[in-house]
Amino acid sequence: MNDDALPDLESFRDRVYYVTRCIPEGMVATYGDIALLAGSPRAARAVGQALNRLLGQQTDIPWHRVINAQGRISIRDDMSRARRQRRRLREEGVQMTEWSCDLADTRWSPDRLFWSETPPDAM
DNA sequence: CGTCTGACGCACC
DNA sequence: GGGTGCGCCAGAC
Repeated sequence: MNDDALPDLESFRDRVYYVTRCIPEGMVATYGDIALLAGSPRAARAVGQALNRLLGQQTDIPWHRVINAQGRISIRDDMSRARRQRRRLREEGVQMTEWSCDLADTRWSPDRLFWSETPPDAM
């Protein structure tokens, strides 16, 4: 922990939600980014699981701003969800092709490291 | 406890 | 560019 202002959230899931809420409008982060910032650098899949729980729920968590490391929307078999995510990103001004955006343009760079233990050295 | 499941990531080919 | 395989780990059971 490197920031005394951070709330003491027990579960990884709650830290994922906290970090995700910090992604500014019009920007995106990868599952790996969120995992790192939430304190488990290699738990990208668990990030997906956490965000998946938000489906069908009324939430202020901008889950649509989290995409995969290729800059693509992760779709399984739920096309309507994928389109919803894409629509929300476009509404925020993210330049999307069919299913991807340019991470170089829109990837969020946090100004603090949250629960990250291994800070990205070149940032 | 053990085992399984993924909105993942990366190293390969 | 695409496709496969494998490691990963939190949470559910």
